[in-house]
Amino acid sequence: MIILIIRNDYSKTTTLKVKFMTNIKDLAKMANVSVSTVSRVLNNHPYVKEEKRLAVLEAIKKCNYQQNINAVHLSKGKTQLVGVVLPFTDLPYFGQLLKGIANQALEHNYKLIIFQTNYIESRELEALQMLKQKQIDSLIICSRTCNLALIQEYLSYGPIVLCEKVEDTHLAATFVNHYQTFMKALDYLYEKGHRRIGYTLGRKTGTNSHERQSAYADFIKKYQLPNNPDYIITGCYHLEDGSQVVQSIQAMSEPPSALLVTSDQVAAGIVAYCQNQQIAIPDELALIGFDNQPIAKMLGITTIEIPIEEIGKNLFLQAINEEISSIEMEAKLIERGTV
Amino acid sequence: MIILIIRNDYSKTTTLKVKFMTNIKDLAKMANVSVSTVSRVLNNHPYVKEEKRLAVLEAIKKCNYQQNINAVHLSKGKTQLVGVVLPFTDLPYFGQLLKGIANQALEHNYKLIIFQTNYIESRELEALQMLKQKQIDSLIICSRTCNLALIQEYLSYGPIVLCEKVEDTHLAATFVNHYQTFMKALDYLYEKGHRRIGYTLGRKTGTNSHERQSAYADFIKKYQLPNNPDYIITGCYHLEDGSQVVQSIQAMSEPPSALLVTSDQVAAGIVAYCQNQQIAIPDELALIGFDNQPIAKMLGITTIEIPIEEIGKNLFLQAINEEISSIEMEAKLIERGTV
DNA sequence: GTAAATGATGAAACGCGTTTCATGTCAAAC
DNA sequence: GTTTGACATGAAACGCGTTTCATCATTTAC
Repeated sequence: MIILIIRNDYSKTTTLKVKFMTNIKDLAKMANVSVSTVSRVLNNHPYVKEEKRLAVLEAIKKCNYQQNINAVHLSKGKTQLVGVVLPFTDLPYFGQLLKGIANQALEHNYKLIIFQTNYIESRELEALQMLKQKQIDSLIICSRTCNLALIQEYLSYGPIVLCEKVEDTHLAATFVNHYQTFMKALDYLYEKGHRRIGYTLGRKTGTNSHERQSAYADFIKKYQLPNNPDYIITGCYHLEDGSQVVQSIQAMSEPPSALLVTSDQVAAGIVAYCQNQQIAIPDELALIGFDNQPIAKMLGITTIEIPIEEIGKNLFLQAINEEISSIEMEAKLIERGTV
Repeated sequence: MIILIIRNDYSKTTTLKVKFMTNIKDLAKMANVSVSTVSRVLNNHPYVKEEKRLAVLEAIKKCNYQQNINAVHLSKGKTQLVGVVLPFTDLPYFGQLLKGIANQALEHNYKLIIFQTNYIESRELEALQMLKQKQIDSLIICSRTCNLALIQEYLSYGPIVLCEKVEDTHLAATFVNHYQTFMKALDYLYEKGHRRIGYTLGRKTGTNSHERQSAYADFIKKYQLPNNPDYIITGCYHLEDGSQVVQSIQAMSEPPSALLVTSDQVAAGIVAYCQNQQIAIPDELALIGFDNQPIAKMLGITTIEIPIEEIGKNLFLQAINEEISSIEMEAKLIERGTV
């Protein structure tokens, strides 16, 4: 790493900053109108005579006027800023979700503030705090750690949107019914003859994980399958985690014959590692991934398609909407070669 | 998609918002001190008697006071907000870069505003505009479309940091010397016996691409290799683009025997497609990827490691630093099985 | 031809902290 | 005993737009 310090001239700049930035008061004087009129021009209010409007516009151009947006924010009590809480920015799932959100934000002239939490609760708190402080108009929580009751306390400060199924609350949400989806996938594996089925999760906690766990519990009860706690493998987020998963099931006396993997990234990691280890897929190990990411298509992984970008879009729209709604999105099984 | 409108009660909330939010004036009255003193307490200024400090703190607690951060911003002329311009949030490269930036932002108590540009110039303009409007204190441009001269015009409004080699300017930057890196990789392929070497790029324009192109030009001149424009394949960003790449070189009468692929994602796509098509790697086609992403490790792709997170870290630090510096990061060839 | 609606415009209040400046107190210094 | 510096505190200015309200000028309506 070569560091080259070219110069240090912001100090000068700082001094220069003291120079007068023109404000609407100056403009008013220049255009010979009141500040109200200048404000009207800036906000395209209709009640301004063309003559004066032009005078103001000229003044604006003449002195290269730039609205101090912070004053606008203070005055309006709005910032056109939406907060997005998400644990990691480098997981494809969240990257895509963010993309969906960002595209809508752009369209509606909002900007996003990112809170990368790493699932640390205090960072979520910070985001809620910013809502209370009016730095953001609303908040999208893509995945949460703190508890719902706490979130509800902040609801009076602005819309909060979640990405999970919430019941009996005043929270907006867009989500996938993970219970149902998981059950469908499990049934599919059962039909295909699998009786020893395991699954991987990101974290153990979180609504989505709980739903999946309860689907699994109901599933093994339904078919009277043995409950093997080893079959639940947590902490699986990345491609690299795939090899761990395989190693851990290889160590079992009765390894699962099929795995429901809640991330295509991890599923891909598993596929790659199995290829390496000469483990035949699907014969020795069947797989269903999640998200239908490009990598799943590329590797021919059977997966559950989640309309991630669409979810992101909805999340954003809910964030700027007064109406509190709950949107359930469909997930779809994409049959490919790993089952 | 099932949409369920639970309720529409923000209207009420909006009315409620009219209720008095306590401000420092109220606090001052309650604590029987001046607003200055309240402000001092809030900002941990030392010159406040313990007695009054406690009185203020009590008032704060009593009425659940929350600072209006927009007023603070207006007053201070700073927002503790750094803008991040990047073309896509769903490419792993930018996801990792963002992660590096975000981690530092957190540590230094800054928040990030994301500008996803899709390489549309007007969106970069917006970011620059926000710097001018003081909505952000500084700006990190991870990849740019607009020209340098324009950026320089905005330099007086706050630090702007780039992620590319810039010469003779007052811009801070952290970058990889892509000319040198590319040349090293080309030389490596040459040593391994390759004479027909192609390469893929994201976009054709951009400093990094230009540097690579000029390295390539110098390379073929140095070894007197034929210049085949078909060997330059652009528009390669995603995993899925890998198959296209292979198809296009298959269509050539004299296909390259080696490819320098400026993204591990694309390299992975190529590897997968080749496996599918029974094209032997590296015998029929050698590959060097870029970034050393997990997927490259997983698939055993020879690649050039770029310290992306580290770059992100530096970018952020430069963004909040007065000093204008230029940091060149090292890239490193990681030999694996695709050459 | 007059009443009512619509168009235009400015003064002033409002949103809310921060910071400077003037003033005052008290203890240490000489 | 007086000077000096550190500690404390409040008034007022400052940062800067938006919005309400009162007022006046025109039109339109009947």
